[in-house]
Amino acid sequence: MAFTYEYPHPAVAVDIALYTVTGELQNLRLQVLLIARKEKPFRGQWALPGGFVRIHEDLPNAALRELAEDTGVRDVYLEQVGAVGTPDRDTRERVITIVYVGLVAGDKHPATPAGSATEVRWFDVNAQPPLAFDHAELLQMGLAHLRRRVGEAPVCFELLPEEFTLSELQTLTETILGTRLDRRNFRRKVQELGFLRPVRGGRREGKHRPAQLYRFVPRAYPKHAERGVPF
Amino acid sequence: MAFTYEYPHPAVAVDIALYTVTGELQNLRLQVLLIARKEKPFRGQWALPGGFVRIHEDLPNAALRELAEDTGVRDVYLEQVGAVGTPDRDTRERVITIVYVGLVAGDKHPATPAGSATEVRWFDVNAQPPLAFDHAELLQMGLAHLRRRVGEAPVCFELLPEEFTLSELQTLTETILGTRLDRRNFRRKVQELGFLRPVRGGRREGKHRPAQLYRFVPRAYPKHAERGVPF
DNA sequence: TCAAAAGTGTTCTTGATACACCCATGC
DNA sequence: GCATGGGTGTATCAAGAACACTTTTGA
Repeated sequence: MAFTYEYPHPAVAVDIALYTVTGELQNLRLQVLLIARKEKPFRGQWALPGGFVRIHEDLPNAALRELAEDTGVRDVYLEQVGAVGTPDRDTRERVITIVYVGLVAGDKHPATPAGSATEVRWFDVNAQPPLAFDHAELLQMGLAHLRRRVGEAPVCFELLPEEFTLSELQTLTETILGTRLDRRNFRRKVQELGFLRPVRGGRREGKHRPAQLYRFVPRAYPKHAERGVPF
Repeated sequence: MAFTYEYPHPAVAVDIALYTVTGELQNLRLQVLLIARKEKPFRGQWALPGGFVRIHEDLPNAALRELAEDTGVRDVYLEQVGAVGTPDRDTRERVITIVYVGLVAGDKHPATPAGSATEVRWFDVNAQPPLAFDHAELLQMGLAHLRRRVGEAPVCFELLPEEFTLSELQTLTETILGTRLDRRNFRRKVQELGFLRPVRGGRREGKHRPAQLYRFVPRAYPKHAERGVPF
């Protein structure tokens, strides 16, 4: 089957920079989900999951679908970062891509290769392999967007179990931002946001003093109504 | 001539929300440049200037070209706002559009209809006609982007003559933001930004007390290196 | 002398930062 | 009893918001 047009059309793709945080609590690492490409060009190279937008499909849905097809990861919250359309960024034909970014708990969303991927892996953002196309740039755009959002309101709903301690939330945030934060300031700020409710009697037992457990209460506070609560 | 693909391709367009400020100093109005459409669909209706991206053309260039073709306005600074691709937003075929926003002095950039426009006019943002497609939404996106940027650094290089008074800059900024600003706070803030240099001996004569004239000195100050100076 | 816009400082509040000690528990 | 992480309050600073009077000019 073929599709003809009176004038040439670019292809439109979505690419998804999906981030997670993994590792021991004392050694968390920010990682991004990459796929090994099954097809030319750049066959075998690592790239962002993504692919072409279907003709009757909304952009956000295309991003979700492509992510799911390539990696098996579904039901995630994505935000649009922007469009990139440098003419020669793809060697096959003109491809304009819309970049989306997301943040998930890797263990809640196990990744298995499919679609245009022969392999799927989480890579430390500081230790990326060479990437296909201009995906290194796209990834930087995504990371900048993510950090901006998490900096505004350091509440990462996706990444924690239902009940978590403030220290867990803090180290997580620090990992995403790539900076250390003052503990007291962090706790004050995050409590003022009003999204947390302490769990009565809930304490996390550890080798040492137990910590209070909290839950997210994603109420729509005026401050954040504008952009919604990030991730 | 026809162009054939193995799978269907959406069309990709750019739409430009170009704003200006006009009127008497005591009655400035924020306006947006609209065109009357020459072709179906929505023939005769008002719409944002814009059109399809050429196959070997970068997105920013497409935006500049389409703006120039439809309205005659060229050499403006545009920023990307984002991509919109709701499947049925265009009745002809699937069209994904990338929205750009800009801010110019209307009198430096006279607009004359051409290309896909039979007419070009500046409309008050508070008194828009019904718009074709989803352009009312696109326009809102553009306006929000513009206001965010001008709020960060209220320095509108484009809109003023080479020499201008602080009051002029302020009323201009107020018009764009749609709010009133405190005069003393405004003057302090804008002077701290470091982009202004007083003109020695330059005074604007009026019916009343003459005002000091300033010029923009768009030096790259660290605070604004990140996003550049807005407009 | 009056009308109209230009010009100017200080106070207050808020949010961000920096910083140090005691507490509860497991070992 | 000590090592480990949990928990807390205050002082400082910077940025933003609120606010009123004097100055200069033309009419």
